[in-house]
Amino acid sequence: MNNITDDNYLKAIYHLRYSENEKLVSPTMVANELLIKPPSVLEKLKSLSTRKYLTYCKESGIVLSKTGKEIAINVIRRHRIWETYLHKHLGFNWSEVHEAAEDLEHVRNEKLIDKIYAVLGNPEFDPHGDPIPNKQGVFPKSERRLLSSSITGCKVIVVGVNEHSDSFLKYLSEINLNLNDKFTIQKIIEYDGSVQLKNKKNEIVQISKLIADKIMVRCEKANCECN
Amino acid sequence: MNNITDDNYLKAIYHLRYSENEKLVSPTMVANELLIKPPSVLEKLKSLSTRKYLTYCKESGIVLSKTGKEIAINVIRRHRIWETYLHKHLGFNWSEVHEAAEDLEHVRNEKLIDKIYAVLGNPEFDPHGDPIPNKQGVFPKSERRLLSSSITGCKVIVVGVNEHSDSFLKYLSEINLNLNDKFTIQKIIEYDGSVQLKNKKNEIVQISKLIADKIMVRCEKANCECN
DNA sequence: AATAAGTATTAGGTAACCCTAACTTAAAAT
DNA sequence: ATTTTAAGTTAGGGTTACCTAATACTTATT
Repeated sequence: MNNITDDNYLKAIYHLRYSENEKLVSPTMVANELLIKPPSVLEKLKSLSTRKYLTYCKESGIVLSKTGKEIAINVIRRHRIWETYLHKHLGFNWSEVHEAAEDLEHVRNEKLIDKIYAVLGNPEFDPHGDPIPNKQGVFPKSERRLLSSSITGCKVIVVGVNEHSDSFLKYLSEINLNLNDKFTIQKIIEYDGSVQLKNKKNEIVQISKLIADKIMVRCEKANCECN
Repeated sequence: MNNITDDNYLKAIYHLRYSENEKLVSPTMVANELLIKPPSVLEKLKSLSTRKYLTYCKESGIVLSKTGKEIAINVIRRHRIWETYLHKHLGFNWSEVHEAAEDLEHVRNEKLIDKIYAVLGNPEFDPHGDPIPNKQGVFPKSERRLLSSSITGCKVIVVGVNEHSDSFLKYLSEINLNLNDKFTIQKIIEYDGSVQLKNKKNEIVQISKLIADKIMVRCEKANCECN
């Protein structure tokens, strides 16, 4: 609970670098992520770099050190374990889970997180389909890719989302697209990149590219060309 | 999670006033409770009093307002609910529970606390035997009194402790005195106020007054003179 | 009553985090 | 090439939460 601010900076930097896949993470990007102003970030970077959690120069941007990465992964780990716990054991739904986890992730009691992780049976993915690193900080492997990179005929299973906003998650519920649902790709519309899916009841669902870019799937067909 | 410091001040003041039963709560007492120095307390008191959480003057000391009391009770409530949950649902023992709850009590997610409170079946007492206020902030009634105020022949049930330090709780475990255990008072030694108890296996346990002053019991005998 | 001891209070300082304003550079657009 | 726009940076400010040192009171103690 002590270094909530450090936690949040390192988490934001990790997120930009490894989830958003930015090659170069700049102070302004971190500022936007944390809803603060660049000078505040600059100042904090000095402190984090003297403590060897990262390095920063204009050319390479912000680069997390081994320790910095470990701390960030631990925060993410706690966050996702709590999300899973809230969902599976306390009846929270997909979209309610994030807010509470945002606080709980800062509780550093190791026995507590170990315990709920064990109670859950060491899960590999959280309710949003995001991978949960194990205690050693290793993320589970998976062949997840964007729904938008599908080809006609793929049989996909929804394994995650890349946006966690309320409105987005609610929209998915509305069109009846949920985690672990299976779909067959009916058609990819070249013109705008939107995707037609067929669900188990043979109903057709059409999804814009914007949405398809935020949904992670795994293809069930062996040796499918989509991979 | 926002006002952790406010929480801790209000909790400390509440604790001194209503658990330690101090008639007058002074800045120095609060400083000692929070392991900080008096000037820091003075400063914070100004802020808390302009926000109408308390009043302070030398004559009456620090007095919580209605709102101040409500906040404090809510912190205590969250703390004790978490302690109970950690104990009952996550296998933490008596002495491990406090530390984690110290952080968890600051998570203000109402749905979360309501949920675990419900899962526990709206318990009235935490694993240390301390009363848990209900959602309206009302504490359950109970006829708890100090073990040291027993008289020979009382049949008491251990319902709580007034100290929560590791060493104290460990000592209780060592002499095999646990929450909800039943004892008969064998003898009160006038000279030093120590107490001889007989447990269910007819074993005698002797306890110094110092310890007996920190153990809360309820007498099972109807109309016992001890009350 | 005088001294010692403890409490209350003020003054002034530090560190963490945040800000705006202004300046510098670099990148993009005309 | 020059202007505009955007990003990086420095300077300086505000707030919160802590501190020490010094002063002003009280309350015990002798």
